[in-house]
Amino acid sequence: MKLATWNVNSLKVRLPHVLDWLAREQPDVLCLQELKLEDKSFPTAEIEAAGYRPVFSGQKTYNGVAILSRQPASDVVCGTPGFADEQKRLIAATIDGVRIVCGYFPNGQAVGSDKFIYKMAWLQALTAWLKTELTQHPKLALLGDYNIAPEDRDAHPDWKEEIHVSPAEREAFQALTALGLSDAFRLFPQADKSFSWWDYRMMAFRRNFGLRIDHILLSAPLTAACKSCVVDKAPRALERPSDHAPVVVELGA
DNA sequence: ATGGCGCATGGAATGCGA
Repeated sequence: MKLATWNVNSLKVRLPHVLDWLAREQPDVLCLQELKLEDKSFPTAEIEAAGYRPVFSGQKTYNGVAILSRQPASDVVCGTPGFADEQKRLIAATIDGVRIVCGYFPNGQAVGSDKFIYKMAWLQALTAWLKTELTQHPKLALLGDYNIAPEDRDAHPDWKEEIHVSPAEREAFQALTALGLSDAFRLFPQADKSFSWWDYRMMAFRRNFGLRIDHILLSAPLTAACKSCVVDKAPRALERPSDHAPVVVELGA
């Protein structure tokens, strides 16, 4: 089973890249973030023509998440239960017996700002909900744009901002792994300075000035089955790319 | 020291992302 996550920064603009990538990579599940479109504008026909079924939770201009899958999705949940949130940042569904949770974690803007406080509250609510969700679904994967670089090696040495690398954010990430989830990327040897996001400005991709902020966390049964985890940098090098690259895991039987 | 690009909205300039 092949699972992937990709912040596409506007599904309308990125649809050709997404369709090309699906055709080439043939994942069983693709989680998308930052759709930036309303549900009525979701490109259902194009996704279905590519052989995938979508479930989605969108909104105008900002946010928006979707799960595309070859097999049907059941028990779909939009938004973190118990956390009132007007921003469409979470969708979960069960596919082939695996609980898939797709999240677009808040950016936080600056440590201590109102948006940062919202980010931390969002993370706390997610963690509390996942704790109960894991009791119901031992096979669970949390995929998405976390907007957190978990360790120093996940940020370029010249990254000067506090946001994405602050102790509070990293503690929140560790609270997720403390639920029994493993960072799939770190189950395997990886090149130094492996990132998943590069700013559009400053020729950041060419200089590899990036952050690793897109992650796939796996519960214990899925961790045991995990065969690989890679960042696919190829789409970032295309014309009019998303600023994020897809992250992909392969699970064995 | 700042902003540097891209997207959306709306039809210019601004908010936001990370």
